[in-house]
Amino acid sequence: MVRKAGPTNMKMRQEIPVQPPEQVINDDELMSFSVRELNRRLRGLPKDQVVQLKQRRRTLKNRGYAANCREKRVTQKESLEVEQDRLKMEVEKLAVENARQREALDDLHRKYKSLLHVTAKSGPEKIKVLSGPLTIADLNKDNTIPGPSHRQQDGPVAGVMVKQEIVDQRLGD
Amino acid sequence: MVRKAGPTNMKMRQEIPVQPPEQVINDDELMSFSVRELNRRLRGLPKDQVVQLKQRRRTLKNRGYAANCREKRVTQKESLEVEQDRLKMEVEKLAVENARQREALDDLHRKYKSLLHVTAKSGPEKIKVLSGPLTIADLNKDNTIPGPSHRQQDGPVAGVMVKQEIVDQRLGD
DNA sequence: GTGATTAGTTAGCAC
DNA sequence: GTGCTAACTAATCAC
Repeated sequence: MVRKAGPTNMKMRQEIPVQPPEQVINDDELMSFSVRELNRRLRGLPKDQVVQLKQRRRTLKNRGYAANCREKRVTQKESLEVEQDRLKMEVEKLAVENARQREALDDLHRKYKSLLHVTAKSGPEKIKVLSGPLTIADLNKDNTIPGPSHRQQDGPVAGVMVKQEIVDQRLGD
Repeated sequence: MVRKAGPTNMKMRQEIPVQPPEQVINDDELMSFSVRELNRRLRGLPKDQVVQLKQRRRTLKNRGYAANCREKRVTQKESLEVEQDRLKMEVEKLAVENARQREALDDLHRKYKSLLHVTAKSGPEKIKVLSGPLTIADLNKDNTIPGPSHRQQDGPVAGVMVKQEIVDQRLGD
């Protein structure tokens, strides 16, 4: 996986040629052969050399595991960061949308109230004709829209502020 | 920092006592003294032993740096995860708030439309008296609220859906 | 035996 | 010299 060829000029441990070139088996083979295959090749060699080769096999494999482990670590970190960015954009988008809705709501609320004034003067008894059972009294005692507080409860969100002065503004009556 | 005392029974390299107990200077001192202080203690020792001690000092310090580096890595990862959770909650909160506002807007819009019907029948010429210059024609050609599309453009958000059928529902006219 | 992970070591860069 | 980090080695754990 690592240790391939070419002057990598990366910071990397110096490869010390532990084994002379005419070794019975090279590192790639030593690392990749199955145990059965390996034993076949090693048959007849002095015991201590076999032990030494097995240990080298283990070391070579460990080298790969370690590289794998590092790779995994950075990959996971990158995933976290990507997700992070996605979430930040999501929050920003929703906050903007929220502010827009808030404004639209205030706007409509104001218009509704105006209209209600006109209606009240020309004939308030007709209000009950249709679905919304709202009266001037309802609007005056409740200047906000049903639902939870629209104000920030734990500070401004993602740099977007809601224009709240509009809501509190009274019509001239 | 590590290597203190007691059977840690953690997986950890075996501590090989490189230096006999009656060393000229112990590891803690070797590592923590300033260069000047260290040189004072080392005065008069054979050159190669000084070199060797300096190298050991470097190694000991590197051990600390490595631990530091790992610590930093996990800390940063944890920070990322905490921030992740915070953002997820934020998104959820905003999405819920969005849905609520959407509903409130639809609701008010419906009521406004109803009221407008009543007003139109009893005396539409009075509508111009107050700020909102809306007419029945305005409402009929424009069934939505000013602002961007309220529908999800890239899929549902954080498991919260907006009831949209209410918006498209027509009053009986 | 294999694979993963942790702590320690070494090389190499940057200051 | 100091501090940091990538790659490596060895120990240790779980399977």
